[in-house]
Amino acid sequence: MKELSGVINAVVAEVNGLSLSEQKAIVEKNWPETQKKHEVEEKKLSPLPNADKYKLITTRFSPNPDCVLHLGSARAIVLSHEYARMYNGKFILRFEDTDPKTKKPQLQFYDAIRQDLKWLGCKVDEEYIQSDRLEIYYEIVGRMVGDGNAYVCECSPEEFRNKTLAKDACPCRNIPPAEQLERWHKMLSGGYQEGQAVVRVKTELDHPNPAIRDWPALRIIDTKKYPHPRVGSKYFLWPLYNLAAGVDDHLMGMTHIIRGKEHYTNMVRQKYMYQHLGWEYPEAIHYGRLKITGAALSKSKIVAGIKEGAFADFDDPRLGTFSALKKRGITPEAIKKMIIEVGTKPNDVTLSWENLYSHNRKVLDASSNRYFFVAEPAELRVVGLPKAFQAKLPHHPEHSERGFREYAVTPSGDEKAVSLWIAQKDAQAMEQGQTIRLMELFNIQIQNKTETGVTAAFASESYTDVRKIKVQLIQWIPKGSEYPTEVVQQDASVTEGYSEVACKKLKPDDIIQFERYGFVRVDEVGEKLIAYYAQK
RNA sequence: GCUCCGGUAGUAUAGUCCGGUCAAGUAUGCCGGCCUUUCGAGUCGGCGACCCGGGUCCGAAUCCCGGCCGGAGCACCA
Repeated sequence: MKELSGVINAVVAEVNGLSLSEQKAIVEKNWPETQKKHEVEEKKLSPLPNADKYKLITTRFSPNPDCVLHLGSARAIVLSHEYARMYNGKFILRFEDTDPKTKKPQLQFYDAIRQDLKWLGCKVDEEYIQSDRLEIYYEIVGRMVGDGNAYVCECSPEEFRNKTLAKDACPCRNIPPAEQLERWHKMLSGGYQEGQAVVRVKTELDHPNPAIRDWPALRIIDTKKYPHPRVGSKYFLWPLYNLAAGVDDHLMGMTHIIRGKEHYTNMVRQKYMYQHLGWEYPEAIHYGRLKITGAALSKSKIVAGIKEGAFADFDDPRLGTFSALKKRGITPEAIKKMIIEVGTKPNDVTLSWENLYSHNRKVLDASSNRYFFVAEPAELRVVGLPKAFQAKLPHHPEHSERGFREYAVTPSGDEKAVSLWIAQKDAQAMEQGQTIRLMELFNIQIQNKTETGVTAAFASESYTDVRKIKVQLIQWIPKGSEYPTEVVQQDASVTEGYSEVACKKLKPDDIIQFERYGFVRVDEVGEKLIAYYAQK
């Protein structure tokens, strides 16, 4: 056994001694058949139930425009959109803005939601707004009332509740359709005030779940008092969720409904309506809630926090809104991959940021150019430079074709000295006598450390000299060519520092990596560079 | 309380329908080696899980029963 492990270790050491490309070349030459397997298999969505039953797979995302979108909605959006694409189907955006009173929509959010979807890369094939479709719901209700499948109920909520809890019909239920139609016309013409009547869809009265029994489909809202942001006071009869969503899902040809499990009983309710109307209910998938550790994801908390001033705006980095994630440099690709990985299970999931970051890092590591940034700058004075140096810093360690930036480091004075900025954190970690390498420049030996900075002596130029002894490599910025920079952290605090002058050429929305610091998204390039911290 | 769901490593997921190939796969995380002018990436190795108790069976993560834990719904909200 010992002999064997000795041999194994020797072989492993030998292979590890080769560069990656050498290793690849050997494998390709000797065992070409193994290469295919190395392609990382992307996690895919499981097939949709009964997909072959439908000729055009149609899904939808149907938000209430009463807030911006956030990570909590990501499951509905990404899954619905991805499935539509996977089957060459259709993805519909439907605004469910039928509550002008308690979940009042706001005009600004219709467009904010469209923007969020666009950013996510979820292309909408068709868009509908329910507040434009009220007449359609009235027509369906009229049909159901006439058929005796729905009725106008004048009972108070309490009265009705007592009856159904006992599995009894309320007094309105058995009134013949002709008379019900009269009530319905009275309702349509404004003969009832808010709260005086409601339309109910008939179900089995003895359904085991009392919440299903004769559910309400349409109610009256005093829109003089509570005008709708889009249609004002034009309508006073507003459909409830199950009427509006149920009717639209059929009329819009929905084949697969993907929504949170809080809607499970709504499916049961709507199936009664579908039966009354002779429609076939689509396939429904109910997934669980998605949380992310530490982020405020509930609409009410987001809205309240902004109102109270706890958060600056909807894109405050502490929030889980898409606009905040965007501002922080989280890519839509990372979000999509994460959601696809999580899939459609009905379990609640609590994602950790690490999970999102790892997906994001894969995207960012390849795309982001590298720059130097020193947080909370300290001065480093190096004496005894034998000559002037020209540092050539690659924009990306694996992509030399992206070019370089160059900085001159020229000694001056009797001491042949030069002053540089380094990060406070690095300065503090230094000890007298220690050798440090300034990346792509030269090696120094620390002489003296004070409150205000560090003095060091030029040691040598060659990197290979110090590589073996694994000295600390740090980033630096020539004094006099610094670019004042603020990095907004994830908790909205601000870190001051200097980035290199090359950063002046960056543009807003560029995502870069500050070496040994982390990925940041460029927000403003002006007198100062303002960047948002994304992740390590 | 009532009506539904669900419980696989720190997190997420595969496997559960149709019991054996699962002493449980993958990703991420953590630890270590190698590589690398970033504390990044890459690469190699390691750590770590079937909620509990019964039953059926030659055999259970998978089927049955009971318990425990978690979630959702019980609005004239969506």
